[in-house]
Amino acid sequence: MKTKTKSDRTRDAILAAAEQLFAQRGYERTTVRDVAERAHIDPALVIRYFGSKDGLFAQAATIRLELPSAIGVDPSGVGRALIEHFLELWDGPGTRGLAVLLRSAASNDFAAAKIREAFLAQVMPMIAAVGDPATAGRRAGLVSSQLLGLAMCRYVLALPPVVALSPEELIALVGPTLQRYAMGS
Amino acid sequence: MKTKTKSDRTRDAILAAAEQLFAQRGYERTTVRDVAERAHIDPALVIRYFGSKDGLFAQAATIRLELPSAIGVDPSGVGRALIEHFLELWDGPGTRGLAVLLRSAASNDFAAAKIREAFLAQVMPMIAAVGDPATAGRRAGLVSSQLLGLAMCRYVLALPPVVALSPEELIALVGPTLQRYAMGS
DNA sequence: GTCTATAATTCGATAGAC
DNA sequence: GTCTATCGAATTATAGAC
Repeated sequence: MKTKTKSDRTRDAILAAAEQLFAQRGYERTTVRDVAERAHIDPALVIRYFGSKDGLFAQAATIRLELPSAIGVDPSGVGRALIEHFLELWDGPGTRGLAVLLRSAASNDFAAAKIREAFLAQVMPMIAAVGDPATAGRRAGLVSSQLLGLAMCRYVLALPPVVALSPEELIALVGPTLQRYAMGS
Repeated sequence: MKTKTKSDRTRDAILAAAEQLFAQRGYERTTVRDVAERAHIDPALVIRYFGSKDGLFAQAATIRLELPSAIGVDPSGVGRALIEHFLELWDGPGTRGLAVLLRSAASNDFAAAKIREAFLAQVMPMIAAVGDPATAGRRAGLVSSQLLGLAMCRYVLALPPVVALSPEELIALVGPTLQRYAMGS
């Protein structure tokens, strides 16, 4: 069944507008009225469909890192695979989930918890597969620090020299760092 | 002259309270009323002394990276020097300026600009001193991405495995990364 | 210098007509 | 299913008494 009711379309429009605004301004500076205006509907509908602003944020802030399967990863290429995957996820169109969270994590406990959960739950298994599982936590933490720092500088702060780097340059520069972190020095 | 007028003491109390709250909750979630309450004075005084909430933030968000002089830096130890300096600045008491900015940068243009300015103006010269000045921009950008990512994970998100790392471990693990970035691969 | 009182907005959320 | 109208709370900022 591909029948989309009018209700579904309205709901999708609200969600799309919310993702854009949350990713652009963060949680606090995005108002229900802003979302409604961008979705070309009434503010009351936002509450009707999602219950509250928090409920809307919870739906918009789903994060899918979509890490490649940990099974059969080539240990010697894990660093390159990580940076390539994240650049595709970020520079490419589509998922804005991580931007939504990163913009709000500093002042929203829910967003911060989501990031913690996403990285520890999704990066950890992959890291554990290429080394001693006992040290996977610290290795995943270091990988996360470099990836999140890159995301902050490139997409949130827009640090000019970091924005200027091409994907190929980033793979060559940051890949070895992630490789070292992932393998444990 | 060390004479502190009552006005000076009130102003200092407001500023201290503001630094704590901005560093803890970020710009949006800190209200003038909260600051006044913590400083044990009236909300109107905050406006009287700093003109506006924005004016107060501008004063509280001064960032002093206090990087060691670029003159005479040992190129082989620049990575270690960088991470040691930042850990001291963060883990130690005192300056909370970077936390203030990091908490607000994602949703406050002023804070984001301050971080860009601070890192490019203060990290760049030091990096330029240990390599080709023509590539100092990209090298400083990479250094900033790792340092800011570490700060985000350790102090803002409180990612458990990153918080658990001791200063000595961080120096051993992140130092080589900064060294490689600083020297240009 | 400090506070009381309040203006002027803006926000999230609700009730109910259509 | 959508909108009009509005409530109640919270915010920044100001005016003026003490």
